[in-house]
Amino acid sequence: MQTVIAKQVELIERGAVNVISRVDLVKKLEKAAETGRPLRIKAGFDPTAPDLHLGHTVLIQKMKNFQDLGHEIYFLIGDFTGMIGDPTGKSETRKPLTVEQVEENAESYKEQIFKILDPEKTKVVFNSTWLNKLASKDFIMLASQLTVARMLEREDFKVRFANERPISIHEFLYPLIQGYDSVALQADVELGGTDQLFNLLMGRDLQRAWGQEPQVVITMPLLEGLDGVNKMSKSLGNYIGITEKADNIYGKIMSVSDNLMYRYFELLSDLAAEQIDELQVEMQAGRVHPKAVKQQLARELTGRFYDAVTAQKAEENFAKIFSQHDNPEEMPEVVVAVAEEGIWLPRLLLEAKLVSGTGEARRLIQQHAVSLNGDKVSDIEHLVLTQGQIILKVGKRRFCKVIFRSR
RNA sequence: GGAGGGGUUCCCGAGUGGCUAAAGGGAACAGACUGUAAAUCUGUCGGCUAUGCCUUCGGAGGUUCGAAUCCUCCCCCCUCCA
Repeated sequence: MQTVIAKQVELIERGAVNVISRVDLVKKLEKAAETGRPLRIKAGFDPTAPDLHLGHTVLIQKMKNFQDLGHEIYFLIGDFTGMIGDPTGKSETRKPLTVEQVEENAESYKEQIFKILDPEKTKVVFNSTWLNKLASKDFIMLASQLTVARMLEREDFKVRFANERPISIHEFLYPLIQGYDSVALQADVELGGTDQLFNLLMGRDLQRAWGQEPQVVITMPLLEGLDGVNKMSKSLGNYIGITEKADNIYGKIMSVSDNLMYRYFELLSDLAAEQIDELQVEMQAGRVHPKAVKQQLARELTGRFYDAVTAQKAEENFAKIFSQHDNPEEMPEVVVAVAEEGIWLPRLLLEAKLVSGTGEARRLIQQHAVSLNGDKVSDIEHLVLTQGQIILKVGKRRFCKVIFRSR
């Protein structure tokens, strides 16, 4: 029995930055094993951004770990807290979403998370369910549990206070409410990014105040985006979305720097730490090519959101396009209706939606980025014969098959 | 309530009457080099069949031969004091 729990703890701690506390975690796991009552695992998500990317999957994979151990996942959509906006220093208050929008986003979330999580063992909940019912006096009760000094322990607040920058009162409410969610859900464990540590700990304080056993807090690292510097986020455009096409996921991973590749292995791959170390050693010794290692990662991750066959296919396409400079097997087809015998190349590129304007088209042609049936064209006045079909290529990755139709 | 700062092209940020489609940086896009690596270097980076024309500097007017730059009104953001 001991060893089973120890194994579970090992799995849960893998990749985590904080586990507060391990003793509590062990206790809860033991109790769950004895009583057969699964633990309630909570993780909160923003109601506005239903586009999940690899950064989110670090957390979702951890949820999956718990799920595999038989526990209950509460996928919390913070439709109430969404109105406040997590303090970031920008102190922006978000517009409240309509019920319809929230529902729509929730559906989109489900579609995405069930690529990883088991729908049978996942409960999607909304914090407005209980927060809308919270009376003013209860709310004040809630606020009375905390002191300003305690709030100012939060790094973000601390810094802003020290620098005499504004802190809005409603920002204090965010951690409070998030903590109260844990009370409402009677969460046993809450998962979040390292930036959420303060909020997660707040849950423990409040649960104690409500006479509950405090939740175990587990934080996961924030994944760096494709630039290798900033955290992965949609607004920075340095992300890999989990609903992207297999070819894109594969390609984006391949374009990541070698340093970042280790990090992705560490945070995203299912490989054990020792296996990753081994890969690194082999690579440094020159026995394995870094590209091969990266391909392995790209295959694994593409396969996670699709399947092994699709991942394999993505790899083949990738090799075809970039290693052999060949055309992919499938490319978008565009039918262009023409009256003349010839069409000005920039115009054609525009019609095929490969460029945003003829100005861009001229530029690209001058930069030797455009090819027609495999032949580079560098004359901006080039006229294309409007017969049959041709393959247009712009840069390395923009392809299109054009079919002419007279009108 | 008082005092002050500011809104510039995707982002940051110069520019305070013509030389400004607007410095510089970032992002992005292309090319070279590669492992589509990363890094680096080079070029492009408002629109237009283009040695020119058109539209941009919060909004609307006005002054001027000429305005992002000056004036008037309006909208929005921020900081400090109370």
